[in-house]
Amino acid sequence: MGRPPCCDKVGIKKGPWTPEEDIILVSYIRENGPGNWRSVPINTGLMRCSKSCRLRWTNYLRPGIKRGNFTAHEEGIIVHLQSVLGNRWAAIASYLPQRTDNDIKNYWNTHLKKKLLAANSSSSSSSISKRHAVFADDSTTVVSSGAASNKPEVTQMAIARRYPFADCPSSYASSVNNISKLLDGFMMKTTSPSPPPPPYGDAAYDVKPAVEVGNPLTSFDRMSGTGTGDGEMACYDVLHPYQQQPASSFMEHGGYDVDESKQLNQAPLLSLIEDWLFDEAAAEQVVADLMDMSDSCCFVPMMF
DNA sequence: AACCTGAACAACCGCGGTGTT
DNA sequence: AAACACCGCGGTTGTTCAGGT
Repeated sequence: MGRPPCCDKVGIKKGPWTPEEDIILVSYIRENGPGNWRSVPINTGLMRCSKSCRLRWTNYLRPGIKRGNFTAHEEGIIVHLQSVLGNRWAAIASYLPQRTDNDIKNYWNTHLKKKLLAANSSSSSSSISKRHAVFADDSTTVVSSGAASNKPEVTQMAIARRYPFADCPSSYASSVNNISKLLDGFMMKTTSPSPPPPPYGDAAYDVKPAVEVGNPLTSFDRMSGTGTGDGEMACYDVLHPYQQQPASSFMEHGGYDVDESKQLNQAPLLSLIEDWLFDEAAAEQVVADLMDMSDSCCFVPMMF
């Protein structure tokens, strides 16, 4: 009757992942690909439940994740999509391919919600475009609390303190960065026995907008001020050796398993949303267009 | 210097939908 | 068809650290 249990709850380790565990998990997924999470702790010997393995991979270890420092553009997208979709973080994350739903959710709860409250309390207007102006008031990276964003130099100093590894804004990422050193060359040495996983989470994968699917690492705004030319992703060039492969390599190995026709349909969808985000006058028309696309496209906000 | 408070974020928990037997 | 487990999502909690007192 039914499947066997996914994992024995007894002896399951909890809490932060160690670099060693990350190495084991990344190595296993490199060999076997993501998915079939039930088998991961069994085959790797990790004392983690399958759920924890999936979460660790999806939210932290998988390639293509951009961490820290949300840009004003990203904030604008999140704010607007949240207003449209509600707290459907996975759906929102589908429009920010480099961000995880968990990241967006955390960012919303710790930054944006407060900003919105502050903005709403200081303004009687509830206009979307007005709210948007709060978040997209400049083109630079928005990094911290509303108060801090008013003093970017102070904010940067605070970040420098919190994230001594300049290109890796997470202190934990710093430790994971050490993993990358251990893994240095690991991915490249192999002959790609299995295609690299998609740059997105497994969830709702078939509804991803597939922005710049040929090179997900170039999607949206680059982080500024790293001096690498590739912004923050430089950190992940090391952390996620998948990313060292050119985009063409991804596609040669099966790409991201995104139906080509969906890609063709999804790109204009994102353009519409971007138009909507930054063109108040077009907002109503864009919403109508989105609705029109609902029959032929993947993902459409339905909560109007 | 020690303690307190709040911010930030990683990870866990519980639930619902879906797939498998 | 029913029972059960898997998977993914959203809410919540726990931990760490910086800044203030």
